[in-house]
Amino acid sequence: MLSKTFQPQEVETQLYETWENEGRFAADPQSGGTPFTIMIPPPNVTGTLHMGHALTMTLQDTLIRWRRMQGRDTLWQPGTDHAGIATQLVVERQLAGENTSRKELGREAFLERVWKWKAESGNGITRQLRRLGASLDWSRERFTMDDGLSKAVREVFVTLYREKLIYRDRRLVNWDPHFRTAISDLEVENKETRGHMWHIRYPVEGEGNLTLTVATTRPETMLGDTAVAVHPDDERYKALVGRNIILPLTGRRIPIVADTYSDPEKGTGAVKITPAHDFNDFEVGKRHNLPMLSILDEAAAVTLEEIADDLHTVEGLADPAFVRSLEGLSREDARKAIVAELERLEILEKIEPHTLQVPHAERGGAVVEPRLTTQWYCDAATLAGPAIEAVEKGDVTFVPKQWENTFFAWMRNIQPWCISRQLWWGHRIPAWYGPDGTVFVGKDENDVTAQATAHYGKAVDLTQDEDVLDTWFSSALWPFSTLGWPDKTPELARYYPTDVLVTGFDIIFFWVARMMMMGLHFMKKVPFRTVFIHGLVRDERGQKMSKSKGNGIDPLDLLDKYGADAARFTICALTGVGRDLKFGAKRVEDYRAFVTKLWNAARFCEMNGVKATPDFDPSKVTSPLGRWIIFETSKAIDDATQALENFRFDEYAGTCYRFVWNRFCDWYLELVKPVFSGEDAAAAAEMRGVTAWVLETILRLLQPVMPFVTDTLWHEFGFGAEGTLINAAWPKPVSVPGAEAAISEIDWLTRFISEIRTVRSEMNVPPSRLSPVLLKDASPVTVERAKNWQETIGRMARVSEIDALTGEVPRGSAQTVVDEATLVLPLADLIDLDVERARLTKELAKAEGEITKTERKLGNPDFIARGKPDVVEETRERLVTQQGERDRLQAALARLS
RNA sequence: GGGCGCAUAGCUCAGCGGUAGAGCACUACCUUGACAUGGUAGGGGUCACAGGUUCAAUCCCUGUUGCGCCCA
Repeated sequence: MLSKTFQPQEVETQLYETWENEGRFAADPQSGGTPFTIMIPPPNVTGTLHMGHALTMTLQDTLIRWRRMQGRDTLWQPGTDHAGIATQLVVERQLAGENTSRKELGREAFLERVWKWKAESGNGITRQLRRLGASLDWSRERFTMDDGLSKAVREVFVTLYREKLIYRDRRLVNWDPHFRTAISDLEVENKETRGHMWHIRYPVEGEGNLTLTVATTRPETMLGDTAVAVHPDDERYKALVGRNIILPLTGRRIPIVADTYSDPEKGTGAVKITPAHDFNDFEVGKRHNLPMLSILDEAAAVTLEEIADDLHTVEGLADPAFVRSLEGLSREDARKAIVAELERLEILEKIEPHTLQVPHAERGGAVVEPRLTTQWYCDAATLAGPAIEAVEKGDVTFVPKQWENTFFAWMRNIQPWCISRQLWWGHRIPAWYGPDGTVFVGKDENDVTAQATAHYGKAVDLTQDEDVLDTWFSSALWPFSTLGWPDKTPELARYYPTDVLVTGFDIIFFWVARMMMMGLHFMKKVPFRTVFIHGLVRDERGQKMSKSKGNGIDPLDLLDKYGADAARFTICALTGVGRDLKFGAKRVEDYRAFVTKLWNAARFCEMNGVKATPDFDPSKVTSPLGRWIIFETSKAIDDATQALENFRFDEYAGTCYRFVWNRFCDWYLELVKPVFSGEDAAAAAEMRGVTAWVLETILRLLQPVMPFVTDTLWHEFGFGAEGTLINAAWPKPVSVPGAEAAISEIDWLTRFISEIRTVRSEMNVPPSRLSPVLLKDASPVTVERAKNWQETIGRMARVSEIDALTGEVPRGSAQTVVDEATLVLPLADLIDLDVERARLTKELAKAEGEITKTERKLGNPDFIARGKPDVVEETRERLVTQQGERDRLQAALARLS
């Protein structure tokens, strides 16, 4: 017997273990099924499950479970990425707690510590994914720092280096002064910040008091100025081009150059150029061969190393002692000191409030400092070409399609990808340097030693590059590195290209685009055919969930409180196309009611002797009720299947919800009750078979989204052993002979019952009071149907008896219209004639309103002439129906007075 | 500044050229033998605004306004 309520916590853990232990998540390369593959977006190994994970993983699991039931050989590839900075940070914090540090430990010992941490606490998220019910093939779990994946990284690096698609370059890079590493431009977040615009007078050399006023938001960078730029067409400054400025503070002589970068409309039209600390200035500097002087070190503190030799004393303008006092100051302190000094020198013309975009590191939030360093770059523009083409040709499709534009816009303007990071945790760059700095790139030390020996003609000492690769570099290889590449494995042949990639739009650039570049370059095939982009999870008010706002929901709390099925179903129900999800615990609570409803419906079935009926054939059913529900079930199967094919998770959930609640529970189970409790054993037996078949189908339909409660019911009813629903076949619609007549009959019945209920409710007839129903002007078919369903109608509409009306309508009756018939409820003592008159008048007015609209339409000759014939015909029929109803309501009203 | 998206019932959202829908919330009634995490019935919308196309526009086009996001 099923318990009174479903207790998720009593079944979830154990059922999940059963699935996993029995290998039900495992792909089977030997099987005959067509593969269906999804690569998990590998979560950070440091991560914990958040709502974003819950969303994306639920959708992926729903797809995988559905395709698995369709007989596909499904591979949902699990794993985590090593999360360079994040992981290093976690372990460094531990070390700080032990009063030691990464530097103190040394590289090797530090890495041992990281691996130890990973082994002990790095699997949090994979445990949490199990709680969610995610049917990942854990036997194939991978980690981006595994030997295999590391081998793939080296292979890719070496190959791209040989193809000149990876190279070293000295240029400006986004530098995180907190973590003291380069980061990619994607990891930089520009934040609008209120700051100031300082206007500083720069004296022109040899022109007495003539000055050029430059405006800057970062006065401290003037230490590194190497030019002042004006627009070549700017009449004000034409004569000054080629002359020099004596730079305040340092007294350095710098040229005035003409460059279109300077905007005559902006500020004074003269702009200071600091090539080593600004991306635009860097370009100007390259065009004019300007020196590039770095004045901030790796911690973004002032360093004078590159300008110390060029400090001059200029009366009232420059004092080397002041500049030297800046050494080691932070950007912020240096700014304060410099502004004060400029003020003292009276060359600060004015300070205006100014809003500007300040680059911040996405992780950690430090203000990013553009810095001139040598880094490894990947030629993304070249790799992007085939990826762009693949989307243009339709080899890869985005769902929803508009994301393709976002993809194109970024890919067509892609910048070189800085792939080196000044960290220890990650894939160490397979490059070694000879004594003279010559670079040797190879898969291992033997490889580069041979290269170096050949190069130098003798054995030399080599030093490996200290840096590691961007974590995304290894993630980009995920779709093939996890399948064994560069080895030619059967898995690689079978599961690549994968089928669907599911992720949020924020990851398109970081990951999707890069997987496409690497996949196409190394596998010559796209890594996936469809990219499904879902929205972001927001809170109930539509705010982005964030730790700082404290408005986040912990998915584990939801799972604890409402069960995985309710949480998963809620996620599906809220996942429309291209829309964010406004998510709150209340929504999950609401949808938990659906789980309960299913549970209770199943309990009812169980109580009425419904159980697995293996030899049941739905196409042999003869009763109208049976045929009708089989037809409705088939429709639900069609709709659910189509919804999933189109990634319409909301429609899939909605179809199941409506079918189970509004068809199966509200009508079918109510209509079948008299059969179960009736005398006709044969009829009851048939309906038990029908009910079992429908329930079984419901469980199959819902398995992908609610795997726990469905399997629990599945084995309880004997449809299969515990844990086997996951492998049951996805249902197929059944064609029902005689369905049309059955549908028409049940449709009539539901309208008949609803009409009586409405009248009774509006006339305030107490439920305890049964009423006879007399049929006026009813066709023989209607009378027969009413007689056939008398017991059901009696039960559901509180009707005592049904008869054709003979003679006059009794005084004090309530009346309503169903098709050709007028239903008369003689309840003389209960009917308030005024209320009934008001009610009928309102109904009549409504009917007349409809008629007016329809008549207006049909009165338009253009509509008759140019409208679609079937629409015109349908409208004509509608008018007839509406007029009939109006006539009958009028007659009913007339009988009252 | 460039691009994208959204605007439909109190709230969250479907719909999409041809009779405006759901869930929640609300109101009334109902502890009837699966279910009060429930049942039955009901109220509630000039589909943001202004033009245009069309026999017909919530739906297509243009513009406006408001909100959100991405890029610079």
